[in-house]
Amino acid sequence: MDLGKVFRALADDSRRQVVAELAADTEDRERACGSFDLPVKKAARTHHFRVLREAGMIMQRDHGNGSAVSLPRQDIERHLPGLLQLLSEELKSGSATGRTGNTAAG
Amino acid sequence: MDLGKVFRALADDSRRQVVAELAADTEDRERACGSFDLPVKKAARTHHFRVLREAGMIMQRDHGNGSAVSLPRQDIERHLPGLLQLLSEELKSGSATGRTGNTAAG
DNA sequence: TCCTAGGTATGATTTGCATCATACCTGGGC
DNA sequence: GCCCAGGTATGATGCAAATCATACCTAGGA
Repeated sequence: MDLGKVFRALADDSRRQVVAELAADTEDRERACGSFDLPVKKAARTHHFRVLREAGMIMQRDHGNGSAVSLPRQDIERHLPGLLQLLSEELKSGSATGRTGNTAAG
Repeated sequence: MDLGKVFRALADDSRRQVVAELAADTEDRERACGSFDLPVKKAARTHHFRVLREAGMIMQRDHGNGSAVSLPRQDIERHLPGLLQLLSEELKSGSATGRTGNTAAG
C-alpha cells in the first residue's frame, strides 16, 4: 500500500466522505455508487471512485447496469491501522459532509 | 484538527518524509530545517514547512539566523492516534525517501 | 563593514487535479 | 426496437499546488 496514494486520495472531501461512510457501517455492506450524496456530477464521481480504488480504499463491483462499492476493511486495518477510525469519527462530527473544505472549479 | 489539511499536507512525499523522520525519533528532538535531505531548493522547503505548520504537524521555532522544527507528538496522538506510527513505518521501509511519488516542475 | 549561511517573501512557470459537458455503453421496461 | 437510468471515457477548463530564480533579512565571523 502506497501511503502517498492513500493520502492523496483522502485529501479530497468527497472521497473522504465516501470512505468514512463505508467505514462507519460496521456491517461492511456494499453500497451503490449513486447512494452517496456527493456535490458533484456523474463524471466526477466516477473519477473519485477510480482514485479510491487505485489507492486500495474501496473495492468496486460491476453490475453491468450499475456498480457498487465496498470497504476492504481487513486489508486497510492491516496496513493502515487506525485510519478508518479517524475517518468515521470525522464523519460523526460532521466535518466532511459539511463541505467546508476544498472545491476547485465551480 | 482538520483532517483535510492533514491529508493534503501528508500527500506530498517531501512533507511526509519530514514528519516521518520527526516521528521516528522517540526523543522528539528539535531538528534544524536544513537537516532534512529534501530534493528541493530552499524556497520550496520553506513552503513545505509552512504547509506542515498550518496543518498542525510540526512546530517551528525561529532562531533568527536559522529555524528548527519539532513534533507536537502528544497533540497529534490525541487527535490522530496511529498516524505517526504509520509514517515512521513507511520511513523504515524506505518508501518516502525513495522518491517514487510526485514531483511537479523539475 | 564585508562576506557567508540559513530562512523567508515574491513573482513566474509548470504540473496536477477537480470539475463539467458531451458522447458512449449496458441493462431493464415498454 | 425505443427510451431511460446508472456508469464510464474523453476533452476542455479553471484552480490549486509545487517548484524555481531572485531578492531580501538576520546572525556570526573576519
